[in-house]
Amino acid sequence: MTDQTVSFNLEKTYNHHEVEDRWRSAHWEALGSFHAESSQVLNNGKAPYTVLMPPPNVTGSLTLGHVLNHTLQDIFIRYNRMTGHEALWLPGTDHAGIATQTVVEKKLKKEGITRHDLGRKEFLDHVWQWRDEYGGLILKQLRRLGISCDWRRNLFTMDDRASKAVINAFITLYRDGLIYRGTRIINWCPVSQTALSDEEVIMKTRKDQLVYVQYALVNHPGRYITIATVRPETILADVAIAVNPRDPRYHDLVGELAVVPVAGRHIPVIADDYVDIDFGTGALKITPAHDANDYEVAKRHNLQAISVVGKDGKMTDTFGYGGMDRFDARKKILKDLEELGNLVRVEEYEHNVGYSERADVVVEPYLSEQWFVKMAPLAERALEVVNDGDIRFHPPHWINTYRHWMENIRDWCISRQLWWGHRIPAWYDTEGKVWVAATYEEACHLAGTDKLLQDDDVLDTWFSSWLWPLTTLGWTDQHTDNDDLNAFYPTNTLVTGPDIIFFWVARMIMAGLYFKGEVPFRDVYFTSIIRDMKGFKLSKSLGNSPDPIKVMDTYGTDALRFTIIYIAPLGQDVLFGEEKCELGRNFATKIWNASRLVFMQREKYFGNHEEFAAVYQNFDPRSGGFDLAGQWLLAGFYDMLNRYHAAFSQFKVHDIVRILYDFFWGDYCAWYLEALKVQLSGDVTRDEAQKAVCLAVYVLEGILKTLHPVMPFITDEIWHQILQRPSEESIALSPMPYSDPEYSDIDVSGFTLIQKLVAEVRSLRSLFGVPHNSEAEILLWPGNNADGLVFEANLPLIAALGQCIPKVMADGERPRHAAGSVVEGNELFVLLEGLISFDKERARLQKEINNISSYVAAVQKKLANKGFADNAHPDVIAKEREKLREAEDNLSKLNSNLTVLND
RNA sequence: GGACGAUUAGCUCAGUUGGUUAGAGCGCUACAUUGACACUGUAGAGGUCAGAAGUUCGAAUCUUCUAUCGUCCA
Repeated sequence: MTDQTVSFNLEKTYNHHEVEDRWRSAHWEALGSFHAESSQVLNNGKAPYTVLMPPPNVTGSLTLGHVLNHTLQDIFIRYNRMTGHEALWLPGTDHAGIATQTVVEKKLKKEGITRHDLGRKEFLDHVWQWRDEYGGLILKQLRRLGISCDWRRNLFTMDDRASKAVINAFITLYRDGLIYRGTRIINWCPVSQTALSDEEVIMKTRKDQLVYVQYALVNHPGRYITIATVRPETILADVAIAVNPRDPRYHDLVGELAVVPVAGRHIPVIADDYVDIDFGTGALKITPAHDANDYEVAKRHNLQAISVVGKDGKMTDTFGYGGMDRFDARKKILKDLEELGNLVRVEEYEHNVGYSERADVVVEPYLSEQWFVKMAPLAERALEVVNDGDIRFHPPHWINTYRHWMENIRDWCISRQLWWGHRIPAWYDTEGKVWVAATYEEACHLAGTDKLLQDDDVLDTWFSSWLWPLTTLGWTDQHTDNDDLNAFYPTNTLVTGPDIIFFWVARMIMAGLYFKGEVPFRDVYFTSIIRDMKGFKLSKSLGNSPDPIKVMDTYGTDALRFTIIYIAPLGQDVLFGEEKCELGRNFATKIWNASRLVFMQREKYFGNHEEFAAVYQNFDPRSGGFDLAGQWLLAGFYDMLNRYHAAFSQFKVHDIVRILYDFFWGDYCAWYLEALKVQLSGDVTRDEAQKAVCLAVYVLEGILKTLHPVMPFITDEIWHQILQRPSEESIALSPMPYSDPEYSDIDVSGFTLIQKLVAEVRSLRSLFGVPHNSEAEILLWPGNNADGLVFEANLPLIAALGQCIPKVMADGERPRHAAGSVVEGNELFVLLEGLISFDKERARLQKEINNISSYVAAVQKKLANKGFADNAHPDVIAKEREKLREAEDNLSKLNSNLTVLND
């Protein structure tokens, strides 16, 4: 073998390490292959296609969830890039307020330092340092996946541009009266020591004790009123006991005073509709500082709130509980109540309790002054655009969830008592008056004084995320007018998990409409949730979360990408096990090996690359002159392309990989390449052979292109070897193939008949135990002339695929000593003299005859049914008649076989 | 408590508006090793479509109820 021929072919075994390293995004990136330019849209009339990467947390590392999510986005982007769009994928990372601050605080804690030791400025320096050092990990890992972002545009939510947008958005909403400051019961995380939004609270079912406590009545010695509570430690903060005004049990007690146990305070018994008559005793303790509903009740009755639980989740210094953890205090007060004789009884009680999303501790309802966004005015249009289909959800059933949230929306608490984040642009003068402005100087100007103190709090991380479609395109305020925004907004497809539909999707829609007057995206694709093989959610603490980098090392990145899409149906949970990646790896190997075969044939019929290039570049599949298998392949290829593009337009990504897998493995490899071998080993001219090879390469190239969005590495590698393409080129920038409408009604029934015939021959061979290395003699008795001609013309094909010696029968004499069968009205006989057991064939035939007979009976009954004849669609009836005719034909032929056998 | 989704072969899943003798992959069984590929090929076994009732000439598919699981919201 010369060097020339070696380079003409692929290595014997596929090495994903080598191939993926070669095309790794560094190469694609170095060439700027994935850069998108607004001028292409604005000046050259190219259609834009924009995808917004959900910015991963800087603290994050790659999970399978990311793999699925980003592979999907990459598939959409690569597909649209290849279908002629100016495809822009906007990457970035999220500063993740609580998560990042926690990570850095933990690190400092190991050195014995708290953030308060450092002070705000120095602590933030530490965070930035940490971010520069470790924050890039997730992006590095994402690059390993081969995703095709425009990395020049990488944005961090704390970058100047993004920060400017956040501040301006705040000021705008404040001036429009949609941001306000107020004292409310909010969700407080005692670990992170910050307020949380309702969405950051996870409800979990847990068992607690429902404690029944009796309160003495001041004016009725010896009489008590009994309440039930799961939070006895907050008894110390009770300001009233409430009953339902329609509850006859307590009519006479309304207006009386009761004594708070332990605390000794006198509180009124009040009547309020809020109280559920059927719950507990029907009497409810009112603790406005520690329960949102109680707070509302207290407001209605002009009662002051008393607080007994502090920011750290410990009791404040009251009645000897000061400094105790709230859960310890709960145990202690239970004992104290028992000693005082106020404890009536204790029941087991299952209920839902809010936990902090980040710290996973029970959230404390906490009365404090916070900043809020009025959501109702924003929700109105956001709901409309989804209802009207301006934004489409895939799958659509998520609209219900979205609608329900929008219709019951509550104001958004956006202030966080953290240091890491966008500081709230509000200043207070010495009188406590608030001045909202972009800078201290502006605030001074507004206030008319320079004695101003800035609000200590920062904004919820999602307050920057909701502007993401705008900020990534350079938006900083409502007057921004730039080319990127004009070319690429609104973006097209958002791929995200349904778990952040409220956090992010809904709020982006609101922000887009409010600040830009236009929806931020058109389609939202909600991904599946990945679980392990037992159905458990993947989590680090369970240890069931495979490291995607390791999976890529073992099976290959293409294999992981392919597999995860193959097993992830739209909007359903996915059970993932690492070993499932064998599917993708095997597929990649198959592509490699099939390409090797094709290239070997190419080498055989073309002297060198130049000769092949000259012929191939002028190859026109319309020129015709293909054999039966070639025509069938081309028709199948075009049909595949139609289904492929349709699946994309319907967001059925899951179908896409199945369409490709089935066509490539099931049609191209299993049938076409086998037929090609037969054709080329036969009596062909060099011209015919070259034509056949060109067709094989042509369809292979089409498969590589259609597969490229899913498996970018191996497809680029092989694509380069089709025509010695320079490495600066990429399949990623080549045009996607479409079907040829001229080919839509080519008759390929000849080849499908041969397929069925071959399958039947193989089945009979196997059934009668014909050894694989021996060829069986086959007699074919055509049911009609046309089929007979097909058989005559394709005897070598039938011989090779069925491993047999086929002959077309000259007369209509049924052979003896044969196993017979019927294929589309044609009979075939496998001559098995010496091999066949007559009893076996008789039994087989009888079984088959019984099968068909009962089927015939069923169809006859159906056709005879008057209801069916009257109601069924004529097409359906015709179809049934045809099925019956075929079955009856089969039946009579098999019966004849049986008769011959019995002679 | 409410809303949504799921339940089809041992496992994981397809199955477009009701009309197939219900499909695929993995796994299993048997056979095949010099010709692209054992990360393979060929053949085979395996299902009362969760259960019940209903609509219909006809239901995996539509309706109702029940059961189990999951998600979201109270």
